[in-house]
Amino acid sequence: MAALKQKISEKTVERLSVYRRHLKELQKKGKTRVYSHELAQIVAGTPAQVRRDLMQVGGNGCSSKGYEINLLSDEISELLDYPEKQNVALIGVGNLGRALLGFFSGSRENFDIVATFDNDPDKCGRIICGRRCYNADQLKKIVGEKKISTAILAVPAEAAENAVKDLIDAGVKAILNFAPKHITTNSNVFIQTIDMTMALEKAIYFSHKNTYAKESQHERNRKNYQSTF
Amino acid sequence: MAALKQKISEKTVERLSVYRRHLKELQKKGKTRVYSHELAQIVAGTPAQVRRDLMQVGGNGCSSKGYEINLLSDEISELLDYPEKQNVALIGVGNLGRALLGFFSGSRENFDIVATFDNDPDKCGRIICGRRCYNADQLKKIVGEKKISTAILAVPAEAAENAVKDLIDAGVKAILNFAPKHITTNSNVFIQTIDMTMALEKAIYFSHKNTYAKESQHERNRKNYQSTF
DNA sequence: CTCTAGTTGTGAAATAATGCACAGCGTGAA
DNA sequence: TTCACGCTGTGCATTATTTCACAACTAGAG
Ligand SMILES: NC(=O)c1ccc[n+]([C@@H]2O[C@H](COP(=O)([O-])OP(=O)(O)OC[C@H]3O[C@@H](n4cnc5c(N)ncnc54)[C@H](O)[C@@H]3O)[C@@H](O)[C@H]2O)c1
Ligand SMILES: NC(=O)c1ccc[n+]([C@@H]2O[C@H](COP(=O)([O-])OP(=O)(O)OC[C@H]3O[C@@H](n4cnc5c(N)ncnc54)[C@H](O)[C@@H]3O)[C@@H](O)[C@H]2O)c1
Repeated sequence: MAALKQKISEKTVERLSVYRRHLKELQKKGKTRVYSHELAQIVAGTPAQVRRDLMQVGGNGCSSKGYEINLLSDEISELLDYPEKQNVALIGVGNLGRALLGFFSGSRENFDIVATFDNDPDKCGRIICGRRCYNADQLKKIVGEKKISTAILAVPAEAAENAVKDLIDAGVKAILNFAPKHITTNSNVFIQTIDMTMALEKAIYFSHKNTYAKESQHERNRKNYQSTF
Repeated sequence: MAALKQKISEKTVERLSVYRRHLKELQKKGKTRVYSHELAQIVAGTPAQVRRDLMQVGGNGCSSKGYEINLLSDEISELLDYPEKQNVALIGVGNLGRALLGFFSGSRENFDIVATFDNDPDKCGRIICGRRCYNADQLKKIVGEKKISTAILAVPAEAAENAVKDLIDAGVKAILNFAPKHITTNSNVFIQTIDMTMALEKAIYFSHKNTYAKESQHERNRKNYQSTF
């Protein structure tokens, strides 16, 4: 068995999340075992990379039979999740916020959006997608009461910086930021920015320059252009 | 002057997009010059990295005065953009699709969402956010007619794979995929997946393990945890 | 039982990305 | 004019990440 408490790289965490989602789909289909090369296709990686990732969660592939799906899924969950379901807040219940709320409100096993916040008086106090919308000035109070560890930030770019300050001040430990603004902090709160404008500009850029196809001599036929993010 | 037609790395393209957006904000504020260390803060990188990125666009910094904002912004645009505004399609006008449509419909200089597609009869034929919604079976026709190079994919995960096939078949050259499904192709169409579930799970993971703070001996005080994506 | 085919786990090599550190230059002060 | 300062451009070191390649193992066929 591999070393248990190694530091797991960000990239690996990303892929583990993707593996797990796919494993659950395979479970539904009734499959019980899976090979590294099958998982590799999903993240457009190599079998070796998959095996490396899976080693970090306790590597128990079986030669010739591959990995047992149920076990593997559970092991990934043990690593990624926490014993208690995590409470998440949504800040900014605008167009994107509402879409996210609907999306993440599906039955998730490991987290739950338990509160939303906005500073628009029309929204505060209402119940949106089954979640109470609080006024933004209640942030610290509610985050403390509900033990919220993570926040999804979907406020306008101008408001983002202050919102982050408030969130950190309120005790949140990670922020998933959708505002097109890359925010810095010197606390050790984890900030993950999803910059869709950047992503689209990048896609447009590579739509032409498919010189991007560096596809060197060794004809890697399984890896097709794609990136996880 | 640096070599012009080098292959520019994906990461660099991402950062260039972010730099440019920030440069435009600075322009509005009336600033005319900027230093690498100022830009570095924005992407939570180092000044050296910024300079390296900027060299690829023709490196025009002036000792002691930094970079001229107008010039730099134009140079990045010349590199990232194309002479003609690019036409983009949106596939799937659901909750997320509509939010994206509103968001990207703002006056963008370098691209424009010119058509949307859905297979829900209630939506087809209507005008949504000022854009005509076509039936999905019109895809190939419209993509050809309107010279659409890039597509934003916001259909349910089950439909994503086929939609990608159709898009590639229709001649699209890049896809920004929001379905939580990592899609593979052996064409050299660029597929960029934005996997929000993964991003949130990752954020939740690092909300606790702030052992993530590997912050080794050399006390990097300016770099704060953050990632571009 | 033996052999073959196919898979895992992993050291080591290769590649990619980042950061350091300094030469060289422009600017402003004296 | 001269000098000190601070910034750029960049070779090189460092670190992170991916890939190769192979020994060890398992199952199944004969
Ligand atoms: N809509 C999209 O598809 C999309 C895509 C990419 C990025 N974004 C970004 O996501 C963010 C939200 O986008 P949107 O389209 O939902 O905008 P929106 O204007 O529809 O919603 C913003 C919401 O935030 C609320 N708000 C403003 N300041 C606040 C504060 N200080 N505290 C709490 N709430 C506050 C507003 O009342 C509003 O309800 C923006 O930063 C936008 O740039 C949106
Ligand atoms: N809503 C979110 O915030 C969110 C967040 C992350 C990811 N996603 C993903 O984005 C996608 C869209 O999410 P949503 O919330 O907008 O879902 P939605 O159900 O509201 O919208 C999906 C739309 O796609 C249309 N559609 C279905 N099949 C189609 C096809 N073959 N061709 C064209 N159109 C088709 C449907 O008619 C519907 O209008 C999903 O894959 C979802 O997992 C959504």
